[in-house]
Amino acid sequence: MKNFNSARVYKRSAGEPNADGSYVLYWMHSNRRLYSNFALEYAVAWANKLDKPLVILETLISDYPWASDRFHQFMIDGIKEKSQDCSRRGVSYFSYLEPRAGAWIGLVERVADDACIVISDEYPAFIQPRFNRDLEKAISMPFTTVDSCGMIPLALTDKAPYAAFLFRKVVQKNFKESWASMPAADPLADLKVKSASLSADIFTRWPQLTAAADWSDVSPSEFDIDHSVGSLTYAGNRATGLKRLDDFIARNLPRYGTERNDPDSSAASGMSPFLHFGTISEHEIVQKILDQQPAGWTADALEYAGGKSEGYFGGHLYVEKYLDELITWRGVGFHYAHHEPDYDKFESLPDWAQNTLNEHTKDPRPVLYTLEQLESAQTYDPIWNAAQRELVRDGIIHNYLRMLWGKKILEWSPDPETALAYMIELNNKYAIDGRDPNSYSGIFWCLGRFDRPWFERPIFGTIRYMSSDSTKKKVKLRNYLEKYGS
DNA sequence: ATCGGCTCGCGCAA
DNA sequence: TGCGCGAAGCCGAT
Repeated sequence: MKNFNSARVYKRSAGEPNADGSYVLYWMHSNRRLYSNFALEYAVAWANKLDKPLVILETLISDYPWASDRFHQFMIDGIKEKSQDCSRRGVSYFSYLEPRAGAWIGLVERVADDACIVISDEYPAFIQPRFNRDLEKAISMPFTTVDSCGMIPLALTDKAPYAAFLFRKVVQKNFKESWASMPAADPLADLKVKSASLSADIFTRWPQLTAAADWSDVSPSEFDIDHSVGSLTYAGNRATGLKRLDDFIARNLPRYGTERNDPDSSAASGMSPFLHFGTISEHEIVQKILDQQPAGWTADALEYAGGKSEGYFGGHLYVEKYLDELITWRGVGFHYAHHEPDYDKFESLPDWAQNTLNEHTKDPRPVLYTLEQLESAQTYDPIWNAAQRELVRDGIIHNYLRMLWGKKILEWSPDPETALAYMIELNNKYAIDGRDPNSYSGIFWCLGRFDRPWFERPIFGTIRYMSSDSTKKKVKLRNYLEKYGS
């Protein structure tokens, strides 16, 4: 991995790999995929260089915040698929589904003890930064995390972007090189030594540790997690995600430029759940989307467009619109969280937004709802209730309505910090793509992040206002309301 | 249907 | 130091 992608590598401890180790360890905790994964590719390269086998260890703990059947099932689906894939290919993949809180403590450190070098996922949000910091402190051998989050390596910005249009300039200045430096589609194809075993004492101490060939089905009901948030109707694996991507491209991508904001049009890609768990990489999606450009299109012709959101990618407008969402808007959230540890705190909002919200905290609020009323979709507003029901039932809110959803919570809460707490709680509890840098972008945009001031009004101050009446006039909602109405 | 005003601050040109 | 400009808006005037 050289030049452009060297910015993806975070050497967390100095020193040479331990030549006496039995294997190279890749601990998979964020980008849960075996394909188009820079961290796995880096681990394979080390294994080959040291002439050692590779051990892949994927963990699913039982007490992460908002743990529920919904998220557990999605990750279990992926682990099952990877077990079968690795079993077929003879790759040494081990999964550990923690049976109860705390049972996993010491596992990764113990597996790392027998390794030459340890590699894991660089990821800027939720519990993963702590995972990496804790392991870094606990082990003495070389530990490296690799950023496979998106097209633009996190290290290519030097601070949290203030606005998307500023990050878009970074995208346009770096896309060509990123496009020329794509990850290997199938890094395991290059692995020389596949078969590795773990010391027997590890299986004795952590009996749930499972080699790929020994996989047997597991139900979320076996874990001490929230069973009130139900599993989704589709599987959280690559087969499902890739099928969904192909269907999106074949049926909806051409309408994406014009109809993406209409809930009735279902022109959205539906990729965010698979992006969130790393099941499918941003790179793979970019590749398939650019395959749709007109014959003769080439990245060689791309030129910096001053950060303008149209006119950079050329070809189809709908390709450009979709890639702006995927690369610029997804990326700005990742880069923001990477540079701003308080990405989930009210105090991270720009000064103008905090000031204007604070100036209006004493404004009369004609309608107030409790978290319980919001959660059970008991407001006077049928559009908002429908969005909330979509969130609870299907684990997602349509990309336009989720903004209205957040704006109304601000309007109906006693103060902006409570509104923020309600949004985070509801989104992270129910959204399959929640607890993600990009999901925090959506929530905080409702409070001014990446946005600019607008006409001043009660409660909102100069935060951009949105209303259900305008939404009704602007987008097509009839079928959506029918589907998610009470 | 379209348009201007509302309002702020970053980054860059000068 | 000045200036252009920006995710999805709103409202009222024309």
